[in-house]
Amino acid sequence: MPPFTRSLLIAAAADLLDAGGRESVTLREVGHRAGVSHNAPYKHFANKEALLAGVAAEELTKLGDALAALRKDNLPEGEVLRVALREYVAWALTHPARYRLVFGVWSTPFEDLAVAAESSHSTLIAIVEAAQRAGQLPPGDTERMTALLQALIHGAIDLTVIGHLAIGGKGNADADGLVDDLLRYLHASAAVVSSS
Amino acid sequence: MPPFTRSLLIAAAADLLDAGGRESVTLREVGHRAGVSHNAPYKHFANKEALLAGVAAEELTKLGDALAALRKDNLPEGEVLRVALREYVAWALTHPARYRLVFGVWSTPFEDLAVAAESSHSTLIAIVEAAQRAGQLPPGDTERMTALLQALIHGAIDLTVIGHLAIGGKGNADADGLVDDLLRYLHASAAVVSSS
DNA sequence: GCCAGCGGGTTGACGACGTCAACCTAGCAG
DNA sequence: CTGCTAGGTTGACGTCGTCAACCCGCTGGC
Repeated sequence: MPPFTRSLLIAAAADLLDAGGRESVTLREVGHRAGVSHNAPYKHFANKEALLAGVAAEELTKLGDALAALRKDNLPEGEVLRVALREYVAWALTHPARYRLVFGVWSTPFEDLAVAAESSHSTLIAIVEAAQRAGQLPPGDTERMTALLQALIHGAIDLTVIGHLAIGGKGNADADGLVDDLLRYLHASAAVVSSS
Repeated sequence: MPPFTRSLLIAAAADLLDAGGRESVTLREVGHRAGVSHNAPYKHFANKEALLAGVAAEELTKLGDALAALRKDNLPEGEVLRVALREYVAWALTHPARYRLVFGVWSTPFEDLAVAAESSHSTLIAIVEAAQRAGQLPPGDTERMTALLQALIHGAIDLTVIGHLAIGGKGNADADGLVDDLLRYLHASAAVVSSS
């Protein structure tokens, strides 16, 4: 497809986001970078927040697709989860501002964003279920287990981005290390805890 | 102390934060609510972000004090951790906007905020260490264990605030439930995993 | 072949906001 | 008494999101 203005606007917004965080995304500069006037964005998005939601939806879709692709990579079943979580972490730490946008607060629901979230979420659930079957995780309510993992991952990433977790610090906890810790504990308890 | 303007400004900012999130805190309205002019805040804070950092520091200090007070409450040693985590969660869900401010991104370091963070963090470490001694948690690197718990808690709270975790939903995962799940898994593996 | 409608673009305006500069004044130090 | 300073004021400026009005080129029905 030719460079539709809409995609140019989203790309420009993502660039500004990477360069200076959410605060430095201005509709006028987005328009300018896309080669249009300061009001052109309103022909494609209802307002600034809707543009940002568009960026978030695109990012989330890319992430979901990457996770889904992993499942076809014929890895050993027990390893898919670990690789997926590491991929997730790596993506987030590469584009912290985009990550924080995706997991930001929206004043109204945005349909495309909800769709992308639902899709990537169900992919994650499938991966967790496979890990449970492979004995990497304790059995039991898969949704609940997924939520546990998501919370841990999100927390580790967010704290790292904020600077409360020193990533790559020598003896310090970094996001990847925490993922490993959690998986180790859960793997150990897989043998002990009944589905309760 | 009499109502120093500085505290009035912080209180007004916190109110606006609760009412409409970070976006709806404006220096002009903060000044107005504190009964001063739209430029008076600049006599107490370098800029808007510094005012917000002041709010965050105060909130974090209150949280740290509450956690520290818990330790004197002669609870059974193994229970302090669970109660502390629940208190933490309850505080966050009562004032989501303040919570998101505290764990937000700052463009420059703010000394009072760093001090408050350091203090509450060391309180948490002490609580975790006690839980390890009481056998509620696996032994091993206490700082790492603290980071694991913090990440889980932060993630659970944040996802709840965003709306990705249905709090109080019937069969659904809520923040308190996730805390219990994690503690159960860790407790189980306390007997199995060596300090590795 | 014409014309209405419309998707997508423009310019210009407006009010709110963060911030800066200049000024004012009460209280204290010497 | 004098002068400094902490804390407050007013007024201005540039930037931002948003709205309104206008405009142009395409397309589909007649």
